[in-house]
Amino acid sequence: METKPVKAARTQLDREAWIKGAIAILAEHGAERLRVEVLAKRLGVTKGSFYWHFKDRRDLLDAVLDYWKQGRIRDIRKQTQAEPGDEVAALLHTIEVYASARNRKGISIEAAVRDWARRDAQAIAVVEEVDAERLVCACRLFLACGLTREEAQARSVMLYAYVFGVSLMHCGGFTASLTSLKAWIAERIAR
Amino acid sequence: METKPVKAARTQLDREAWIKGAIAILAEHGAERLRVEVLAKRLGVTKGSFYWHFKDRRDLLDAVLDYWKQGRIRDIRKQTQAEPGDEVAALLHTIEVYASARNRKGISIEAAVRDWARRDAQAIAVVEEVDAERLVCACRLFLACGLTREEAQARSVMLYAYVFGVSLMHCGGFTASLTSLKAWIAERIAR
DNA sequence: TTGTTTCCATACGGTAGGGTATTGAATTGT
DNA sequence: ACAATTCAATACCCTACCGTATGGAAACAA
Repeated sequence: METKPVKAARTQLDREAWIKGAIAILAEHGAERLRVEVLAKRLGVTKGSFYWHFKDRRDLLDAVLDYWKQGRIRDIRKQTQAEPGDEVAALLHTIEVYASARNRKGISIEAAVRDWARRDAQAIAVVEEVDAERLVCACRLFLACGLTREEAQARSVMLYAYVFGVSLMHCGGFTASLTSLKAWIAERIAR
Repeated sequence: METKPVKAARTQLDREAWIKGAIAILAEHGAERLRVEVLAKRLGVTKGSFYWHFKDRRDLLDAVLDYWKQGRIRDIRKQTQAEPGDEVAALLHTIEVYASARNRKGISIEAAVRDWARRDAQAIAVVEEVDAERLVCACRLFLACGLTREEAQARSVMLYAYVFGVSLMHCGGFTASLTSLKAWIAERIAR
C-alpha cells in the first residue's frame, strides 16, 4: 500500500525523475517527511545515487519548489485565457478544478507546499509568486466582466482563499448537500 | 531566538504545562516536529519527566488534540451567541477574529492542526468535530437573519473556507489595498 | 522519624536519517 | 580496444529521537 519500489524497466534516473518522486512523497507525507533515503528506496536505488544528482537535501527541495512553480504558472495561464464572453465560465472552471475529486493529487501538493511555506523562506517566495500570478489572471477575467478594479481584486482574493480553504475543511455534517452548496458558493463568487 | 528554556521560578510541571508547551511547538514547527526531547528542553527538564506524565509521544499528541478541541468549541459558542439583531455583527466579528494580527498564535495552531489532519486519523476526527460545531453555530446566525436553510449552510461553509484559506495565502501584490479588500469580502459573505 | 509518593536526572539501547568516501559497473567517445 | 564519463552500491560516521530502567531528591504521610 506504500513505498512500492518502482523496479520497472529502469533506465537511468535523471534529475527530473528524482523530482517527480519527491513530489509524490511531498503530496503523501509533506515536506518534513521528504527524506532522501526514503525517496531513494521508492525509486529502487540507494542514496549513493542521490548525491550524484543533488548537492544535498536542500538542493532537492529547491528543485521541487521550482518545478512546482513552473507547472503552476503554466496551468494558470492556460486556464485563464478565455474568449470574450466566456470569462465567467473560465472562473467557474477554475473553482471547479480545485474542488474536483480527479485532482486530488494536485490539491495534496498544493496543501503540502502551502504548509511548507509557513516555515521555509524559499517556499514562501515560490508561493508568493504563484499566488501573484493567480490573482493577476483572475483579476483580468473579472475586469473583463466589467467589474471595478477594486471589486475584481476582492473577488480574486475571495476566490482563491475559498478554494484553498474548502480543500482543508471537514464538513461532515453537510456532506449530503455539499455538492449543491459548493455550486451555490461558486456562483456567488464568480458571478 | 528559539528554544529558550523557560527556567523561570519553576514549580512542578503538571500535564497541562506539558500540553501548553507542546501547543507552542505545534504552532511554531508543526506536529511533525513536536518531539518529546525538544519539548522537555524547552520546559527546562529532561524527558525522564515526560514519561512520568505521559505514556508515550502519542499520548501527548492525543492530549493536545483534545485540549485544542475543548478550547475551540468553548470559543465558538461564546463568539456566536448574539442578541436578536446582532447576528450580522457576530458573523463579521467571527471573520475578523481569524484575520486579526493579534490572533497570530491561534491561527498558527489552527493551520498546524489542519495540516496534521491530512495524515493523522485522530486529528481528522477532532477537526471534524470542531468544524461541525463551527458550521452549526454560523448556520444558526444566518438562519436568524432570515436566510433559507440552504443558503445559510452555503454561507457558513463559504465563511470558514474563506477565513482558513486567506490565512495561508500570500497576496503580496495586493498588499496595499488588502485591508479594504478583506472588508469588502467580509460584507459579501456575511450580509 | 521513616516510609511513601511525586517528579525529575542519568544512562542506555535502538532506529532513522544526512552526508562522505570509495568502489564498481555500464555507457559513451575516440 | 580502451579511456573517460555516468550512475549506482557499500560502508562509514554522526546526530536526532523514542522509549526504558534505575536512582535520587523533595514533599507528604504515618
